[in-house]
Amino acid sequence: MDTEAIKRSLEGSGLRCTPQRYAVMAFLMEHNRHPTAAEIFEAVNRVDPRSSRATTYNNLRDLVQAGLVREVAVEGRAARFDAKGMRHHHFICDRCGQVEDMEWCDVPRPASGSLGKRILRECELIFRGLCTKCAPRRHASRSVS
Amino acid sequence: MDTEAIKRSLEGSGLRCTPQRYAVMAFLMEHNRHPTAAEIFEAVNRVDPRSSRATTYNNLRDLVQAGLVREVAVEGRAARFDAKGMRHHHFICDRCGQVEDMEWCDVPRPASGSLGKRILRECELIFRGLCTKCAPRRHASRSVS
DNA sequence: ATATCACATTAGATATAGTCTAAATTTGTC
DNA sequence: GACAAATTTAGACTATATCTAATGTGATAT
Repeated sequence: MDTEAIKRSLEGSGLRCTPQRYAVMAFLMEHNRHPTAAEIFEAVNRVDPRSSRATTYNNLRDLVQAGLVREVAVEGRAARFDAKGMRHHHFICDRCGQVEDMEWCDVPRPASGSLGKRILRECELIFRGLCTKCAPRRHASRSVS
Repeated sequence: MDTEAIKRSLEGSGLRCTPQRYAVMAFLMEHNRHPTAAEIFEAVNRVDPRSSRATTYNNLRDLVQAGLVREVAVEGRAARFDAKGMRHHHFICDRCGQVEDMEWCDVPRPASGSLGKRILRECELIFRGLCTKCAPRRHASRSVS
C-alpha cells in the first residue's frame, strides 16, 4: 500500500496525516468489504498505533466530510464505510443486505449504445432491489440485441 | 381514511387488525412524510388507543415483513418508514438527507421513447446524489429534444 | 530552542435507537 | 364462557454513536 499516496490524499483534503487517521484510511483502502465503525476500530487496534473509539468515529466523520470515504446506511444495521477510490454507487440487496459496488456513470443522457446499456443494467439492479447473486436469472438464454 | 380498506389489507397479509397495529398503519397512510419510529410512536399516543414503544416497533417490524410498509435507512439518522401504496423508490439527498419518493419503473429495457426518458431522469437523480431541490439547475434554458 | 495555539486523541459518561423479557391482556375459536 | 394463540406492556437491556473535559501533538513565530 502506497504510504505517500494516502498521506497526500489526506493533506490534499486539508486533513493532517495523524497516525490514527492514516490507519483508518489505510484499512479502508486495503479492504473493500464495507466494514462497520466497530470493525475498523478493532482492526486498527490489532496493530500500532492504537486508536480510541471516539477517535475512530471522529476520523471517519472527518474522512466522510472530506469526501474521501463514503458512509452507507443499511436498514437495522450499523453504518458501513468504504474508501471512495473510483467513484461508484452502493447497491444494497433487499434480500441479504449485502453491499455491492456499482460502477459510476457520470453523464446520464438519453440512452443509446453501450453507455445507455450500462445505465439500464444498473437501473435494473436498483429497480429490482435484489443483488446479482439473489436476483432470479431471468431470460438467461435470450440474446439481447 | 377508509377503515375497512386498512383492515382488509392487514388481514389479507395474515396480520390481526389490532387497534395499535391499525393506528400505525393508518398514520403511515395518512402521512407520506416518511416518519421515524419515534415520531410514529408519539403520534399514535396523542390519540387513543395508546401503544407502547415496544409495540410500535413490533408492529413496524410486522408491517415491513408483510410488505405493507417500507423501511428506509438514512446515514447517521433513525430509520424512516412509509406505507407502500404505489410501488416506488426512495431517493435520499446527499446534501439535506431528505427522503424523496421516486416513481416506480417496472420493466427497464433498452431505452427508447418516454419510458426510457423516465428511467434516465431517475438515474440522473440517483447518480448525481442530490435531490430536485438541491441539484444545480444546469441547462435550465436548453431545450431537450 | 521554546512558547504558543490550533488541532487531535483519550477514557469514560452520555445519548439515541432499537430489542428483549416475562407477565398481563386481548382476540378469535370452540 | 373457556381456551389457546397472538398481542401488548413497562422497563431492562444492547448496540451504536456522540459528547466532554483533560491531555497530548505538531507547526509556526519569536
